[in-house]
Amino acid sequence: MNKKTIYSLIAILIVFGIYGYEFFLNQEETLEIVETGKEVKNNTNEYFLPVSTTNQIIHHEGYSLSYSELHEQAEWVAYELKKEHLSNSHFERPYFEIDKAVKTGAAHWRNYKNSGYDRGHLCPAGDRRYSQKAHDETFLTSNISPQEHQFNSGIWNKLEQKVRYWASKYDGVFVITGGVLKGDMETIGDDEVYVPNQFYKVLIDNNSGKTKMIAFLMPHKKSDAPLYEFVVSVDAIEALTGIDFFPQLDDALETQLEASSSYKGWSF
DNA sequence: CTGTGTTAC
DNA sequence: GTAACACAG
Repeated sequence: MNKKTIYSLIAILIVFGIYGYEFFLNQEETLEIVETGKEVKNNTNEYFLPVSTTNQIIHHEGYSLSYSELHEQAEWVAYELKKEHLSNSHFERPYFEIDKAVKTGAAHWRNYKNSGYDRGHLCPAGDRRYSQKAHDETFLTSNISPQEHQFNSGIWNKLEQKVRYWASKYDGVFVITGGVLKGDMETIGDDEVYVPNQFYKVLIDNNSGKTKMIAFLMPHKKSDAPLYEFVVSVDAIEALTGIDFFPQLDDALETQLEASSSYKGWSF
């Protein structure tokens, strides 16, 4: 064996050693989240992860998600929007990238090209403007869902802005959002990305006194109706999606809060 | 804010 | 693939 061959072998060993170590770390991290359902991260106070029905939770710095390989998108994306996250910084929109953390392979953005649908953010770029990294991290294809432009830039955008308003007013909120991946759906692109017929958003305010929740269910179409007309109970979203939200809460409190479809306490 | 499409290298 | 620019709700 000459020197060049030996160096090559060493390089290969190092690369695979690092890869294997990171894989090991990721396994541990995933297990911990699945078991506890709640993780305390150094950049958030409370992390209310729902249960993953697809058994694939991905954890990014700015948000977490549960990926559905069948539908080629997240069944939910969850993140805390702190008051101090709100910022007026402007970053240029980067290109969407495939989320390499999705082991089964996330969709390519080409599926959306010329599909007639927007690449609709689930964790909005506007909610992660506190750093370039957090902002750019939202441009992963695991964080988007096909949305009609009139819906995305209209009523859905209005709801996202209301969430930022509440984050400011109530000293932060925790947000869980996604498309309802049930029933007959159209698909787009070679990867067959499903087009949800409804989108939901579930919020919890655990910071400004008495814990409160609110949930929205919106048909995937343009609307000029006021936001409060889309309020439903968390139970209704659970029944529709099969996702269990807030398993971390005390059972009695969870039952009480999730049954309510009242938006008392949330100012519009 | 939320996005798309076209053109050129 | 990336970058610059025009455009729309």
